[in-house]
Amino acid sequence: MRNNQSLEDYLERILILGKTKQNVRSIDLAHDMSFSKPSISIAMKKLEEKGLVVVDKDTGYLSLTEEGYSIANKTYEKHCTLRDFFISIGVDKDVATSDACKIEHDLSDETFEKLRKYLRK
Amino acid sequence: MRNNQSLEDYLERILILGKTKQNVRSIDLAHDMSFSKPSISIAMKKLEEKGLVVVDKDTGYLSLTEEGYSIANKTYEKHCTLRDFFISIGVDKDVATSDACKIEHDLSDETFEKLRKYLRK
DNA sequence: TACTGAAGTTAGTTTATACTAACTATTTAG
DNA sequence: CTAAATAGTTAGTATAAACTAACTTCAGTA
Repeated sequence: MRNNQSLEDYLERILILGKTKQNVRSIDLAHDMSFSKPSISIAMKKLEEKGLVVVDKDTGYLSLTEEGYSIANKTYEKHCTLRDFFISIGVDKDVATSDACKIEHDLSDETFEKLRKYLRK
Repeated sequence: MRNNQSLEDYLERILILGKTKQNVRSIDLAHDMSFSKPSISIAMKKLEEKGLVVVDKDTGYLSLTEEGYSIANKTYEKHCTLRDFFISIGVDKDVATSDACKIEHDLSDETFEKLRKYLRK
């Protein structure tokens, strides 16, 4: 399939959950993303290996490293930009959000920046 | 991964190759898509099972069924619409094409139609 | 103290897509 | 007519990303 799409999703969800929850655990991600506990467990290992996430040994709390945050935030910004653009041209809010969720991973930085500038006008 | 993304790609490439070549064979697809012969062979089997492609027994020539054509054409139109939109907001032509290639599979019909209408203005 | 429930891990499975190596079959060239 | 090249298939492998079943660990409570 596609390049690290799912890993970006995990990072993005950690970021978003962190906006409303004090601490984010694997089980919170599992509930939020409707994935099984083992899927999250294995994904967190991969993300730790890549230096994108830290899992606290004692508490199990997840946190993003600087690089992990950077990826999560960029993905989230792409998501918001796409969603807002779709809504602005008349797409239903739920459809716009769902499309943005899928497309955010494939939008290059260049196209993202051009789209952002375009929307400012 | 993602939903039938690769099968859509095969259909689209058969359609596009057919625009410039009289006949399209598996080996042509392999060269065009930079995939191995077995990958194409297996994909064509799947597409035949799904009733989207017909492989001529004698010649090996590939053709799209009505349904296969419909999917290929819709994907191609999404591709062109996205590419043209990206180019119109200042994205480099190659980047626009590459982004469109990836995103075309995830764009819902609703968003596609709204984007098309928007571009007509 | 012993039971229960919650969180997380391990082992093994599944599906989708790709690959290489090696085969067959057909066509073409000398 | 044989030898080589081309097209396609078969068998087996790899990777990514999900799953279930069953385990461990630990905390709280009756």
